[in-house]
Amino acid sequence: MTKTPIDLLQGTLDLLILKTLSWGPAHGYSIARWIEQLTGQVLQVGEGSLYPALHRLEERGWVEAEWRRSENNRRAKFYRLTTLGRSQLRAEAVMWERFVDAMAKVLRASEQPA
Amino acid sequence: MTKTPIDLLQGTLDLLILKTLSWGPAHGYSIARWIEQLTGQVLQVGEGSLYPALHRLEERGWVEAEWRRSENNRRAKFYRLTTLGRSQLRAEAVMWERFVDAMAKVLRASEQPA
DNA sequence: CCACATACATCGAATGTCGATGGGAGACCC
DNA sequence: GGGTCTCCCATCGACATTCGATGTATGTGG
Repeated sequence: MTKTPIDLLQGTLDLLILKTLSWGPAHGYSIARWIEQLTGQVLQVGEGSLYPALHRLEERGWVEAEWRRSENNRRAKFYRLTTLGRSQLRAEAVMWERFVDAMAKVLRASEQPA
Repeated sequence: MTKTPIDLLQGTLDLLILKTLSWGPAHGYSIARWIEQLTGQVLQVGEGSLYPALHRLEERGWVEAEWRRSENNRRAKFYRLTTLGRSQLRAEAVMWERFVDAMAKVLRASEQPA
């Protein structure tokens, strides 16, 4: 039994990609596969979201791209985290944690505030 | 020292509102205050987000509205969770948990998948 | 009577995701 | 050598939602 996938929340894809790239350079297709595999298909990355996101990150200087050959000998654009991208990753990870904490405070509250 | 606020992630406002209303009926203004207070101002609910969201929830039958007088004797629209809204709250809470779990799997992974 | 907090509402801009669609190129089989 | 499969890139329009600015009204307290 496979669990049904969940739509991405706007803004979280950048963080996912940056984190994935922190393990080393990768091309778009494999980034999407990794995320899906790691989450047991709970998160799915459509190509219509992936490539715009990649271009966005490149434009902002958080990743750099280079054409190479994939493991399967196909032409692929490999993305690599820049120094700027690394600090962006840290920043976004912190923001995500803070957001999750804040949500938890509301969701776990049993009574309304005074 | 107050921590800087964080922008809401698209789609989470509905859940926050539904949860807040599960404590009992409330008007828009107080919903926003409660969320901000509970999260220590980390989450802030702008009026330009709040009222469209409230109307959205009403249109979908998840909440019902009624004009009353507020604690300060001002006219205010009190919102109340419907039965449908209550199951929607449960559904969205589950989805949120699943999403957070999935994110954590990626963010806490130390190596790339096989 | 004036200032302030409460309380509602709408608008336009900006952003980002999704599904559909299209193409090209290596691998593999017959 | 032809067909098909998977890989890999890309773009488009539709759609939903948040945000900042702006506007109105009405009690309350100084």
